[in-house]
Amino acid sequence: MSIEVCQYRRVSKSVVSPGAGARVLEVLDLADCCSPIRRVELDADQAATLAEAFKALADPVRLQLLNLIATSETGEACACDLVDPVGKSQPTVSHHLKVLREAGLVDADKRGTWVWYSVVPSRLDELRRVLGRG
Amino acid sequence: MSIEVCQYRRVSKSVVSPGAGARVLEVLDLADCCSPIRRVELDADQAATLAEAFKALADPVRLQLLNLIATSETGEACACDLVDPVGKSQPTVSHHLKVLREAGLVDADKRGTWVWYSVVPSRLDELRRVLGRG
DNA sequence: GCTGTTCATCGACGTTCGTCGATATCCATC
DNA sequence: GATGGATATCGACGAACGTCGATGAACAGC
Repeated sequence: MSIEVCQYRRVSKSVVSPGAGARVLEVLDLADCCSPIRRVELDADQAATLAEAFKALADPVRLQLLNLIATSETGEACACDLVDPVGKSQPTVSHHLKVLREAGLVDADKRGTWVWYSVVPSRLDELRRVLGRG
Repeated sequence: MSIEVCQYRRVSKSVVSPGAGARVLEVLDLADCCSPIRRVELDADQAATLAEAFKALADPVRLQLLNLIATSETGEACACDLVDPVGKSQPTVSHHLKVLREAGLVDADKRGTWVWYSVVPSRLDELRRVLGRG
């Protein structure tokens, strides 16, 4: 009996480079869901979707990337400035940034040659709410 | 320059069955740490420890277990009542409960033949704080 | 002490994941 | 349109993870 349970579904789109050659990524949609896990029943499907979201946070490199982007002066960071600080190869960093994008935790904006990443505060807030007491 | 960064270290102990045959588990200690990831710099070691914590949440079965325990009438649940709802074998459930214990997310209390699990609210609150704006 | 029950551990298997070198794609500039 | 730089994708490899059957350890009741 959980009146507030709703569907955790994949519907949102994350569009990188709105101009020509736009890439579209499916991201997890937790909007108007995110019932606090401590208060509302959770079925297997919802648990699977939520687990995917937390999986994006379950890697030290991704946490560092998220931190670097969030704590940057302007609120966004060029991908080119993210490779050295985490001490991984460029393909590895690119891979992790993609995971973060698919999880809806960051947005990517391509400007000319460079890609600028910014965090999506609402997504982090949603995950916080899931961990809350409701 | 982050004055509030502190050590994420392994020191806390989780004691199951305080009586004879007590088992001791090392758990991640995030106490007086947990600087908000969006505000304070994060080094590689801290990121690794935090990632371990989120890894515990990054599995659907563990999320269901956490949910079942947290939403139970009394705030605790017998392990024997957790196997059927998640649809996994008893060894698998036992494994996941151990992961949750090592992450400090649940406590285990052995009473006679049965083991009763309860959530550790403060641990979930700490993780919420890490995701917060500070 | 034997039996049945509950829970944890072990060993093995298949899958997923993080990583990197090589390569492809996109773009600005000359 | 050729060149060089920035980023994404591909393919492969090893490590970590989820799962389960079999087994072990702890305990209650007869």
